Amino acid sequence: MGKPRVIYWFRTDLRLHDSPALRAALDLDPTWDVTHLVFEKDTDAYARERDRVVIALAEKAGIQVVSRYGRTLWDSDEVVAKHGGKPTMSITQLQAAGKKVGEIPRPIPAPDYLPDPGDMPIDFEQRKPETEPDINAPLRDDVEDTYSHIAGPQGDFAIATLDELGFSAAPTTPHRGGETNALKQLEGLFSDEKYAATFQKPKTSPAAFQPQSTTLLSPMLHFGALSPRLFYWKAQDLVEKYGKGASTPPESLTGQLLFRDMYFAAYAAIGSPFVQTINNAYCRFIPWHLPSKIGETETGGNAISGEYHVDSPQAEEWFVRWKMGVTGFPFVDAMMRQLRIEGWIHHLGRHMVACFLTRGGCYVHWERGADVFEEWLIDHEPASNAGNWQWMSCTAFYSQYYRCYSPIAFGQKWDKKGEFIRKWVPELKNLDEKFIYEPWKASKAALDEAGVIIEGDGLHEGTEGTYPAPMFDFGQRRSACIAAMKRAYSIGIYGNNDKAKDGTWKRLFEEAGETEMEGFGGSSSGKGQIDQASNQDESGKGGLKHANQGIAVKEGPMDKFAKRLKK
DNA sequence: GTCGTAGTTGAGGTG
DNA sequence: GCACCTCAACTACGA
Repeated sequence: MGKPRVIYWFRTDLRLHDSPALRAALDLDPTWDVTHLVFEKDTDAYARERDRVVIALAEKAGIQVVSRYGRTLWDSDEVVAKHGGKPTMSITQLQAAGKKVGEIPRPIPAPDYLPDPGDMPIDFEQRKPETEPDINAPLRDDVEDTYSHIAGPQGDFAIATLDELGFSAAPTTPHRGGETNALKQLEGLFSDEKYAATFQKPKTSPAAFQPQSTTLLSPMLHFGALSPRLFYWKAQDLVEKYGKGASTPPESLTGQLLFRDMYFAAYAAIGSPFVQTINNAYCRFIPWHLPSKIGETETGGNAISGEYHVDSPQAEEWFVRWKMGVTGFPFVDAMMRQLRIEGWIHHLGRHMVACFLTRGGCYVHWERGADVFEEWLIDHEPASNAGNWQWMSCTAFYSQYYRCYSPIAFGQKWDKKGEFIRKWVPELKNLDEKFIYEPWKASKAALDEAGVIIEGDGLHEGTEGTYPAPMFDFGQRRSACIAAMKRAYSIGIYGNNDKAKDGTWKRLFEEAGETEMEGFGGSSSGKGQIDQASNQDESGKGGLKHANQGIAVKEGPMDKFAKRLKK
């Protein structure tokens, strides 16, 4: 047997199984004489399908595939196997299953050198991969030409730059990636032993900035700049050294990593339905507004399509105002603006805005919120995103829907003076702290003194200093939502129930006196969501891919603010 | 089947 | 400022 020739496949692109380099490795194009293909295991639904294709190609070419997990503490498939093949739906379940898998391996040191791969000609004829469909096309400013050559545009196998990918640089976020930064951040975190050893997530402030109250390491974990096991063992070794007074899971630093593994294992067990309600046996069916349009998958199942039904123009307006940070509730707006500008907000801030959009305010489908987070979060992880949205909307993982975040009281608990609001909602920066969370309660004199005019919906150009009135009475919406959740819980159907899929759920909710369904047209014909799609498309009220395409959004205070930041 | 208890992160009040 | 209680009441799990 000759010298092994190993290709390490670093998967950074959705179409990589069609890339020239991988084709060369798999002997589909001549020829690198590869003997092994090594890559990191990925349990996300899309990745499994992609890897199945690649593994089949490799086997056909007589190439040995080595695939190892690396993005979680334990191999998620092993966790699922030890949990009876079921998804881990609580942290105690994850801990119990993890214990059965065995101790979390310590990270091994980086290699000192990589063996010389030998001769790898790159002058063979290359087949350029398909570029369609290009889901990033709407976000590009320029053409994407990274496939011009097997060795990349510069001929050096370097990772493509944003410019080469056709994107302009992201000027608004202060957060920077890369392993060097990740390790520096990690070192900084553990240099404050008391902070790291006694960390309790629920006691960290969502309103803190400069610096934030949590570690900011989630994007590093997502992009692979930081090993979760390196993080885990740094934290665990410190906790053991620190002794009495150290925090414990689930609130501690290691607890945060365990939650991450819990969501990964749940996704690994449930598969593609995990990121949606339909077909998801573990996700409650709740008749939220703005439900996803459902399409047929190649395998005959139902999958969300990325588009949604506008069952209620009112809910659509609430959703757009939530997304754009102009709800009229300053703490919600501050959070959503920070998210949009910086791509990161504190975990508890995510809770608050998620509760507000779903079960604690707008009664809009959690999948809409998950779409926005997917678009804007720099640490977006499909498993964690879907899992946390299900948690916060009380459709899975969590069920205490009567515990509802107040957009006023919750922020005040952390930031009495409203410094966080003053930073992100500068229209209100001079408002007295008595009114900073509820500007609509301020007297005319107080508003005048602060230069604030309460006016408009925030989506359209207004006079300088305008800030919208709250888009609804929070107390009323809170009560209506809790009552609706109570009805949905008593009906108790899940995403895999036939009634959820064929639309006959509607009769059940009508009989229970559901009042959050006004937007569904008042028909009692039992038409399903899929049928409604065509009906609504004909009436011109079809779903929208992006919320801000629905209502003409002129330059508002948010955009002016973003521009100011760029200067 | 029944009961007790646990579950990362609510709000508002009291001591 | 913080620890604790009550409000009203969810699911899941194990004894």
